[in-house]
Amino acid sequence: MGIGDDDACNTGLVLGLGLSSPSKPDHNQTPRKIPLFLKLESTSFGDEPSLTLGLSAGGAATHKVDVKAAVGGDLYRQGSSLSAVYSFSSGKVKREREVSSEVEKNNNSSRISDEDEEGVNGRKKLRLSKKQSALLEESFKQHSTLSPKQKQALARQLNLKPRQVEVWFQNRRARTKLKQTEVDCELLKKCCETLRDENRRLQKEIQELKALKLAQPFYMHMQGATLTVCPSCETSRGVGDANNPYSMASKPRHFYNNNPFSNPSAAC
DNA sequence: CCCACTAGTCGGATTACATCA
DNA sequence: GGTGATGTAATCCGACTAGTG
Repeated sequence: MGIGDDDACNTGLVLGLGLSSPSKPDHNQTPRKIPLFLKLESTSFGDEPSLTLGLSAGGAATHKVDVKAAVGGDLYRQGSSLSAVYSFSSGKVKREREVSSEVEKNNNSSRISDEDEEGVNGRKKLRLSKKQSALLEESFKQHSTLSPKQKQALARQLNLKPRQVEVWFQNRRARTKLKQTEVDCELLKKCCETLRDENRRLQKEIQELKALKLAQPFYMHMQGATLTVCPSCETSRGVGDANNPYSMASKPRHFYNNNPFSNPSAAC
């Protein structure tokens, strides 16, 4: 049958997200694009859609995000909560660490003061000063990746180790990407909403057309009858939902037969 | 030119610490 | 003061690239 089928509602939509960094580093690093895909699934008409977020290559993992639930949604935590999926790698990683009973916190002044402290006992949480953070942010705005020279210079300027600068930039990039993903997710949810509305509207239109067909079997089956689009509908076509790229038609078009009994204006 | 090796860097996942409500 | 949530520095790991012999 075609238009009435449930298949019409079964919208599998796959949107690719080019998550490559907008400001590509200017140094020799070759851009590496992580093939991320977001799959928009709506199993049946009226169902809550779901977004599937995953890696298209390698197939390592896919995260299914319940659109309804995840909106206020904390994808970051969501990822964390899925840690079980990845935990195969973390088990072996876990190292026994001697928790030093060493007491005094070094109140930020520690910075990198003592080079040898690191690596001996458990890691110490460094807290960057506001000034340091601001400078790093400023630098990040200029380029999201650093060349070795820039890294060295920045580290000197901030009185940090180059490795710390490097780590900061890595984490910063990760956060940026995460935020972008969240924004994209929001966008897709809106898109999904629009499509669902459109789907509802089209379903309704189908029902109306079916009803119309039942009501007027004679005209529809007249021998030699040709279908013509009502002029008023024809002119309105494409006018409506200009800003909705998913809209198939702005309003239902009416057809009438070329016979003296049907009046286009009456049909509309 | 091709191959193997190494060093450097990255992203992703995760851990662990600090801070705040 | 204890606790859970959150932010973030640090770590681990695998992948990739460039350089070198």
